[in-house]
Amino acid sequence: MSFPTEAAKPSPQQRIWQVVAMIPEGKVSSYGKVADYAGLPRRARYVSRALKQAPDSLQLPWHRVINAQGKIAFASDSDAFREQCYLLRKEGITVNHGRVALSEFEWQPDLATLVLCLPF
DNA sequence: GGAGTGACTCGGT
DNA sequence: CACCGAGCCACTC
Repeated sequence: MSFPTEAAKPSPQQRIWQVVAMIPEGKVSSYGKVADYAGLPRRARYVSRALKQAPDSLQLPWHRVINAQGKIAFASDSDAFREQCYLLRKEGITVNHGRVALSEFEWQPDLATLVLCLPF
């Protein structure tokens, strides 16, 4: 078949998923940054929504997305919090008191990567 | 169409 | 570092 012409432009939600999917193992990003990369400035809350709604089948590295302060967004006594902690540490990311050192682990994509990988 | 709600962010105290 | 308040924006009643 040829190129899927009907797959014109991905929805904002799909763009968010795409950005999250390209966060490399061992790195993290914030809701706000993901929104920016997806071409949706000031939509950090929309990113959280998109992640919550993302089907498991996509196997998104949702745990690599934390808030702008480097902290895990879930309540520290929740199962989700523990799960995210576990997944991050498994990738070699240091998590202390629910917090990750962004200076050390924040994903810093180069412009070329974004331009080449994000069709918009 | 107004009010409430978030896996948010930023600046001030 | 913690707590607050205001701003933000999509979504649901």
